[in-house]
Amino acid sequence: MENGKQGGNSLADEVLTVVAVIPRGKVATYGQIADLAGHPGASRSVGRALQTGHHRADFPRHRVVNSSGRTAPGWGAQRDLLEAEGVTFKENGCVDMAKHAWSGPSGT
DNA sequence: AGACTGACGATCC
DNA sequence: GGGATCGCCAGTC
Repeated sequence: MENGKQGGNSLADEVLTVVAVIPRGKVATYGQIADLAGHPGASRSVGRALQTGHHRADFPRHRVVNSSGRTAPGWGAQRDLLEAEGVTFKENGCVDMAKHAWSGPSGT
């Protein structure tokens, strides 16, 4: 059951899969990814999974922001990457979640 | 095996 | 609405 999409993957591995399905020009929160990954509440581990688990260079990890729409600290390039995809930022430096909040894999 | 840390979230002021 | 504090989960040392 459970088809062959997964197979005993750890949180980090599923997180990568979830983030990979985020459409361009959209952004998702760590909590949302954690939930989709099957680990609700593990938002903290999600961030670490992306930080330490940077496997692919084409991986859209810059589409992952916190609940405030804030980009990752110490990562100034994230904002530039999102703007390049059409994502707009506010003066306070937060992503316009009101327009770019990802609805999930079912809300494409 | 155990303890600390951390790219967060929610709640309180 | 913004800022600060506590709590939760899993990974890394």
